[in-house]
Amino acid sequence: MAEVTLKDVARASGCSVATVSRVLAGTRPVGAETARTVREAAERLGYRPNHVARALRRRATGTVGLVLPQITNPFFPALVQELEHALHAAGRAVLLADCDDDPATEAARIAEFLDRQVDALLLIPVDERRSREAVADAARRVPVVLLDRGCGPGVADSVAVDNAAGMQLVLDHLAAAGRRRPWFVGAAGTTTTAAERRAAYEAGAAALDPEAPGRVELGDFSVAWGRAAVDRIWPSRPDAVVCANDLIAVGALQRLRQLGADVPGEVAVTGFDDVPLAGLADPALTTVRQPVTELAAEAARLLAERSADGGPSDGAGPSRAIRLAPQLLVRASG
Amino acid sequence: MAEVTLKDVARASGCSVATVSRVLAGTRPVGAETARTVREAAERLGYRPNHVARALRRRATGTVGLVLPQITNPFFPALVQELEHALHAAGRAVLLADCDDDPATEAARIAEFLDRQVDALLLIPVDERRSREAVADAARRVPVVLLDRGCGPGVADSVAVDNAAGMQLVLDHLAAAGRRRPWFVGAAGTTTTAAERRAAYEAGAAALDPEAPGRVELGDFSVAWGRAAVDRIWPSRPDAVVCANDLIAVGALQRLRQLGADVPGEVAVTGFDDVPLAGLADPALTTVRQPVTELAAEAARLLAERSADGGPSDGAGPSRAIRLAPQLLVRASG
DNA sequence: ATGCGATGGGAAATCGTTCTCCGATGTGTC
DNA sequence: GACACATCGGAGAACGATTTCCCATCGCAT
Repeated sequence: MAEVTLKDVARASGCSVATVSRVLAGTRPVGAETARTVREAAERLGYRPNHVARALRRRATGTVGLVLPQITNPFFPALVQELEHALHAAGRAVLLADCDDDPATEAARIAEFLDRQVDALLLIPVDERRSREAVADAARRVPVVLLDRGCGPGVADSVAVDNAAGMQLVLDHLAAAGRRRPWFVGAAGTTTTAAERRAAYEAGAAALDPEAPGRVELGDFSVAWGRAAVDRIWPSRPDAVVCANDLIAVGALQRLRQLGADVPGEVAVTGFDDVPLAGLADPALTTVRQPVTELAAEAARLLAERSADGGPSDGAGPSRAIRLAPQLLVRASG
Repeated sequence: MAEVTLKDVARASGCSVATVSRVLAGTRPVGAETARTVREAAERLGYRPNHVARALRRRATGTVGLVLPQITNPFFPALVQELEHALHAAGRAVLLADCDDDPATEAARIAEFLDRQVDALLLIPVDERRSREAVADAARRVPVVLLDRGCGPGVADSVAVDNAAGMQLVLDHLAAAGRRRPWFVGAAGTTTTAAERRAAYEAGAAALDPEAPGRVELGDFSVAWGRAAVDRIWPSRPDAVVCANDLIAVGALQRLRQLGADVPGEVAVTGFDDVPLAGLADPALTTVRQPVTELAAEAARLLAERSADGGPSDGAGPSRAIRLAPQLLVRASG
């Protein structure tokens, strides 16, 4: 019942630990007869390799650290699920850290994971600027892949949705629907998602109305802000409220209904991300779907490549920034 | 830049690895002067202890496996967040596994975590019966704490909300509001949450109407089922729809609105769990809040106790089942 | 017969800590 | 002054795997 070790299997099968290791790991050919004996003994004793000892010797834990801003952000659970599956399929276990949207905590958790000898890190940086130093440090030690949000150019490999393209999809759709007085409700933070979506709006909205790029309100990525923003912009009667993410859009939708506005007749509301909540809102939210599965798959692939290249960014080529195409989901809200 | 080890620090500070280990781990008193020198050298070289080697020697990884049915279930992210924080505060890292609501996958992930030498397991079992064997096996090897859902009596320590008390809160509230024709929309699965909530409804509903305990529809814990269930029960015009969780309730709410029902005037709708979605529904959902923070804290506490007692359930006393008091949140839906 | 390469197997070093012995040096007491 | 005793430090054995040497054996060609 205690721990069965290689030594036990060796004793039971009458050969050396070296041989047993070779048979079980298949690292070198071993005589057929011996192999059979060893495998039998291992089976009979219920031998299970000790990953800790293996990690110490191989200098690889088979473990990846996943550090994210806040698991309660409804966009993340689906991403975490896909990542967990993709990494598990690659034989790696996932250490999870939630850093409460705080860059200092984030830096601490990254450092802890490095101390725990993770083979690689998957990061969703809290902030583009304030996360950079910790991320860059980490990238010097192990392969790092940034997800969903960036962290300045060249710091590490990254995978994200093409936010600009997504926003353009929204604007094109609104234009085709004849909307001409959009407002943008975004986030003031310095995450790349906030910045990119806002920049794309400002760049693309002029096609609808020369003055549209100026009609921008910035708060944070929350339902509460969506509600509050509506109170500020509704007096100027927009015919579309373009939100930087679904949470904001849901808040906007709620407040507009309270104010008796007709959505989508009078005003369209759009979101971004396609969180589960979006399809449940009333009216269901027109939004931009992020390719979550592909995001996770690409991240896992990048990680595998970097790991194969033998460690940190120094060995392999320059860092790559992968952008995946978003998809517009037209629903009832606009 | 490579790895600084105890040996390096020993060399640099002119003493033995044993002494360095003692100074840094504080495991035995060491002369003040020596200690200073060692600490200085460690600092100067940027020494970081290798957790893998430590784990091998100490036979403890400082790691806890968290296995849950589906992270995308909206009740779990908040729980995961609290658990992660509580465990981190106790100096333990969290290995995460999502098992796609499949008992076989669950068993496999548990086994993998044991191979990885986790010190303990935190499990939200997929199913009361079909998870039992794997859970019981695991509990024989390391401390196990079951969360939110149970797995049969005596299998392992468990922490959950008092589902019966929660359901009774709902029924009392409905009774006080004069509702007399409730229907229950629950889940047919064999999770303890499904079973306990349903049993509590059947036990308590008779106080509202002798025939109420029979008015029960069972499906699964999903929005879609909530919608479908309304189509089946609306013809008999209940004045309250008691749902086994918030997802069902949100679906019910949606469908009732589509059918032109007046909520809460004509019919009340209640949920269970208080997921973020509940407060965002329209009308906002009356529901039972689970004490998520306390749940996580208790789980962490149990784990710490069991671990202190030195290993699996055999050493310490019988398994404990902790039930926390729920709280009724009366909102607009009933 | 000798040499040579291939093949299968074992002994032992190694990974970086922790921890158990042991020995050496005081310190206090009778 | 001697003996018990605490205190501090070092040497070295674990922990459980992997991996590098090295040796023995065998087949085969010279």
